Amino acid sequence: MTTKAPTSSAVRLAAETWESLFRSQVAVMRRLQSGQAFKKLPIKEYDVLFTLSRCPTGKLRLNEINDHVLLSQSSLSRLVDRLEKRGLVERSIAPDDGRGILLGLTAAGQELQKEIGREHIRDIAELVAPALTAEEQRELLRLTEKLQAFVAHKQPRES
Amino acid sequence: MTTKAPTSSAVRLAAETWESLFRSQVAVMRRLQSGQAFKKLPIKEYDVLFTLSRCPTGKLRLNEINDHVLLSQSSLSRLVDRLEKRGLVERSIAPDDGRGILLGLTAAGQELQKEIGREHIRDIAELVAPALTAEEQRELLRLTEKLQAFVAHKQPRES
DNA sequence: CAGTGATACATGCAAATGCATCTATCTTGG
DNA sequence: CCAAGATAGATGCATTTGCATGTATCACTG
Repeated sequence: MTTKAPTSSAVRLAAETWESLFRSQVAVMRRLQSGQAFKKLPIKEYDVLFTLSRCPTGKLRLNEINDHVLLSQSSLSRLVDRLEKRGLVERSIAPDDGRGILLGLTAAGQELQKEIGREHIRDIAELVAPALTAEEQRELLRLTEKLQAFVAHKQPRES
Repeated sequence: MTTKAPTSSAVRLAAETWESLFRSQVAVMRRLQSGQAFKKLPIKEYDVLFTLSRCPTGKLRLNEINDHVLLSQSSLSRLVDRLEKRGLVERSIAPDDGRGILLGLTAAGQELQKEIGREHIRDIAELVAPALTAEEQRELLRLTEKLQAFVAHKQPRES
């Protein structure tokens, strides 16, 4: 056994922290997704284009994308169908795994991502930058990265 | 004019901060909603019960609940339909405004909220407490509260 | 290297969601 | 007090989502 029994106050602190993180995300997301930029493309679909644009190789496996997004596997599959039908992404078979699908942006997809991205980043800055000092933002960035790293590496549950 | 032109690095910092906050929320939420507790009730529906349980008066207006949740007004209306059909909440007309609906938990709703809540808070603690020190959690709590407060009070956009 | 189970993605179908719109109530200006 | 506009919530309908399952490929075992 390596786990310690958590005290009641530790449990409460964790719960309050998560609650606040969650509500702040809801509040910010609500504003962002009502932005003018997302009349052209829903924010979830944009997020896939964005994720692809960040990737050095330009292509990602569907299951990798799925880790970044709060969608079921089947929903992502169909979301990609829509993007493909609009000519924004292309599917190709993963060279090292015949079951896998690599997704890449088309030229039109890159174009639209950049276009929406410019508006989106402006909205983000307008919302976040005046709310916290630069120092506070750096700390928030650090803490959320640390949290994310822990959650990503933790076993899904052994009970 | 009271707004300053943001520097490019300030914009980038804000964007990275938001990105990290968002992804960490996705990672944690993904784990939480796969928890055993949410076989009984989807997490979004639980969230409404939880929100009602936290309220001192025990009743909230639908539009107040809507601010806490990332759902359209119509989706919340139907989510409440489902909760009502299961006998977990009760609608009543707001005494001070004939258009408004007050929502309150039934006994069964309180019961189920507590039951799920017990499991849920354990999952949260298991995920968040070991990821960050108590000090870090307090700081994350403070920063997300500050962000949320700013976003809530900011005008929806004047451009 | 055949057989068994796991993994990656797609698809049928029922349920949930959002947009547009509707009704009812409230608020305000004359 | 009435008319015009605003606001709260409900509802029709098309789209999106998730669950269960299907198909194809991979990994492992003997």
